[in-house]
Amino acid sequence: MAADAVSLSIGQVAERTGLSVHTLRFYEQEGLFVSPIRRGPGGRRSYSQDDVDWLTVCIILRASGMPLPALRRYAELVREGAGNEEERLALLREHHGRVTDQIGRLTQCLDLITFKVAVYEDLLDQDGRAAGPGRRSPSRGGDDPASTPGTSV
Amino acid sequence: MAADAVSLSIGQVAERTGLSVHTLRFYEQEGLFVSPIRRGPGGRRSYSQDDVDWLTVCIILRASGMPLPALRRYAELVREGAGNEEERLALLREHHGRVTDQIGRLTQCLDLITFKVAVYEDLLDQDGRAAGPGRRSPSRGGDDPASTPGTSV
DNA sequence: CTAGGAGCTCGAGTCGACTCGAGGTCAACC
DNA sequence: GGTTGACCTCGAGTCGACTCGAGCTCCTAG
Repeated sequence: MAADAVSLSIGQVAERTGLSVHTLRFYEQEGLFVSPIRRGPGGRRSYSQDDVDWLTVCIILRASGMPLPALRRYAELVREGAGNEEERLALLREHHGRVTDQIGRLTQCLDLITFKVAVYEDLLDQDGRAAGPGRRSPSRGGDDPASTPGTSV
Repeated sequence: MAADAVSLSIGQVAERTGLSVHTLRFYEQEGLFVSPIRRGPGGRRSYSQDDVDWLTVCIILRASGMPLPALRRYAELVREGAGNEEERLALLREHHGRVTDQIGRLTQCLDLITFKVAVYEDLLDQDGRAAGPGRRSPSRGGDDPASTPGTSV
């Protein structure tokens, strides 16, 4: 309704997406855009608001680890128009699964890290309390005190 | 208490860590181990249980995105022995922050993906209900129906 | 009229983290 | 005594995703 056919230069798009102009050209050549980027006088790229919106989606998908080939495929499907929604859905669902898994994995890792941080905090806490500034507890074998918790990993 | 000084070959370690023998040698040369790997007859590597435990930690830190240089630094600190616990803690805390951020970011991304999946599910659901197997809704401009939700991102 | 700034193309370079291959040693088995 | 099979070293190759640079075209301002 509003926004009368904005036309942005590559520099402006770079500025508002946070991508570099290099990356924008690179993405174009990788076929990540749904519609070909129009060219203004002198062959300069001229982006529409739709292009920027699409880029925003791309950025989010990339940030969640979707590889460029998948992104390209998704762009292709959208470009082809209606009729392939199942495939788009499948692609998105697969990515959804991956991201969910990744969050799960990271959360598990975080547990270990949190545990180790706690161990070191305790250790330093005791140290600071028992003796002045100095070192202590040679431990058994030069290993780190915050080794794996009893519960497996 | 138990486990009388196990000594594992590189192949065995590869098997139980899931890393390749190539990667194990590579990690060693990158200085990721706390103590130098001992060599058996014929110059063959012989890993202790401690080495494997340490590797397990490394794998988790790597899986959560810690770069090799940071891992090397951590190994160095542990190798140096007691006295640098503050630095180890700082390193772990920093990584903890990164992982937390990453999980946050992924969770946000997941929201968009979930939204898009829902849009396509609805769309296909309606389609299947309204017409038989066939295509519909040319939408405005060849764009995808699941564009960004009203709420920013 | 020239200097600066934004764009353009095309090809090459970088970075992190592996991954592979060639060529060699050694012990065990048939 | 020949053939596996697991191991060794060292250097090179790969992959994904940018990132950079050289050399060029425009346009605008001083």
